[in-house]
Amino acid sequence: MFLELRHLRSLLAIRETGNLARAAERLHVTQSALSHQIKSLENYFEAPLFLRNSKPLRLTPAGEKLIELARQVLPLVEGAENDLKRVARGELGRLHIAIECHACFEWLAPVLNRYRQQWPQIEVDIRVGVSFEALPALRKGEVDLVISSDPVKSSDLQFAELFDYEALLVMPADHPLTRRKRIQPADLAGETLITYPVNRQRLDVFSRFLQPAGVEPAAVRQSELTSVILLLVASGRGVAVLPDWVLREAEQAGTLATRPLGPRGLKGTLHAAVRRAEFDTAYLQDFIALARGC
Amino acid sequence: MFLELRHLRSLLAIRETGNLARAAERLHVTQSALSHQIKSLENYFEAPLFLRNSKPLRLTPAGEKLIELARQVLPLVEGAENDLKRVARGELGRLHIAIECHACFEWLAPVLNRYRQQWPQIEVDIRVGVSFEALPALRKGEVDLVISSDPVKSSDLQFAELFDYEALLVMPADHPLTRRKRIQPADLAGETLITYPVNRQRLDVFSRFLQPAGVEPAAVRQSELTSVILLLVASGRGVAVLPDWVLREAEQAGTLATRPLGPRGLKGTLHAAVRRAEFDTAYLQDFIALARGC
DNA sequence: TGAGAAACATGAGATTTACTCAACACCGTT
DNA sequence: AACGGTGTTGAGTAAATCTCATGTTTCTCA
Repeated sequence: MFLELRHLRSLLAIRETGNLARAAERLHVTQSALSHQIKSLENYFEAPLFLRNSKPLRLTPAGEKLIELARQVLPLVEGAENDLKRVARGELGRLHIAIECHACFEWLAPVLNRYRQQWPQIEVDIRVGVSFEALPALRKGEVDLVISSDPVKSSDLQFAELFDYEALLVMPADHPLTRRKRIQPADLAGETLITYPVNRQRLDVFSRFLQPAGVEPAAVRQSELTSVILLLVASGRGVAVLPDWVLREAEQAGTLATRPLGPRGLKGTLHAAVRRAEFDTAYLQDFIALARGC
Repeated sequence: MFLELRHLRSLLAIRETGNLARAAERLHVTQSALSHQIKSLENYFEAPLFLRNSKPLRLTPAGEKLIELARQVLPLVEGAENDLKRVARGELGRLHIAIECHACFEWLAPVLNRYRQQWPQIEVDIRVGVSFEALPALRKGEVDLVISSDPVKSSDLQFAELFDYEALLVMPADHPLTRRKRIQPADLAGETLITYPVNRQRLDVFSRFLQPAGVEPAAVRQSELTSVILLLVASGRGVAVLPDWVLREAEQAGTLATRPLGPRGLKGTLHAAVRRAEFDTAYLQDFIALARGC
């Protein structure tokens, strides 16, 4: 392993100009440098690469082999270099997003549709975080952006606020609790609560509302899909607690009613986490801007 | 254009071992060297290639692009290097033969058939020299070996003797001239002479036999193919002068007779000319040996 | 055929590049 | 808090690759 791209570039220039002097000029080196270079190659391979007694300079079979290699390899290298420059300028990249909350998918999907139009060269993907820890995955480079509602201090990660949300109780429009302006934990003691199928710790309604008050709902039912949860609620099978962005359209239809939870509402702020080194990248910033504008 | 194969080899080693220290060991350099190398790459491309806070070391999209390049390029390079080593050892090569005399084809064809079995990796080809000068073509690398009957001194070409031959008059077995033991120029004055369609200067029968004696045959007829010439002679359309190797089999059939020309016979020696630098190559020497043994 | 031009080769010295060494910083363990 | 493992950094050194000056070869044209 001695051959370097420099050699291939020289060889190709010599081949194309048909003489050392012109090739040297093109490569911005002296003719002597090229001569030495070729000699060292011939030395290494123990075979002449050019027929010296011929004008224009002609290749031996060994030389032809190297030219062939150069013709295959150099365009690939140039292509890759261009790609890399574009990566550096943020025109090319990967945006694998991890979401930990199922409901986020509801606002993320339309945002990504618009995003894809603006950044067709960015490879976009979503991973719903059930089986893996989002922040470690971000550190390891498995994903490039994490949607999270609790930012943490970290030297290598950076969080950006997206928007505030409020978790609301959703129930049929004719449900008895619609008479209350605000819901108290005890109000849910007699209800069937429909949730996403994840650990209770990760559901605000338990960790921040029911558990502090020591209240347990009459029953808990689970469903993966937001639309199914809404359907179950609408048909009177139970109540659910969902973020407001999910409910805006559903409420307008008139079949469902929503109420805030607790005296000040169950509020939070969504954040996007990215690796600090990449924070300023154009295509990441643009995703964040789009997510905020929603 | 800054990237070198060295970088790709390093990157691949790092990727495969998952850490700088082990990669350095594999490449027989210090870990520090690798660190510097990567840093200079990241500097050049203005983009990080690795995520530092991860074990095993993980690539950024930019790094992935380079690894992809390495995976494409390095095998090609290695393949070419192997080929070149084989070219140097003479296991791989090209043998384009130029022949100036049509009749040479008769002995060359069977020689090449055997040769191809011994050297399947050598690309063999024959060019009958009508429209080009054989020795300049050899110097320029258009052909690799020239069959010639008159060796010349040259600093860059080397001639090797193959075998002696004698040009003989060939005629029908019942031709009046068969009564002569040897043929004199004047004997051909009344005959139709059948030759290959080339300049008279290049036909021994003219340049070395008839012209010195100032004799012109009654008629001259031309044919490309040795077998056609023999057919014409056998059917009494004329006589021909051909090298002995062509006539050995034909004579045995009994329909043709041959006689030497002039007091000492029209003799010569065939030579193989190659570029001096390649003279010692195994596959060329073996061709010469095969040609002699014929 | 021989003088001159053009083109490649060569050797020595300079420059640049890449490497090693040694000290340091960081992280995760124990 | 100390330690092992790992990557980073800066300075100094070694090696490679260049340039410059000159030599050699080849080709051209009178």
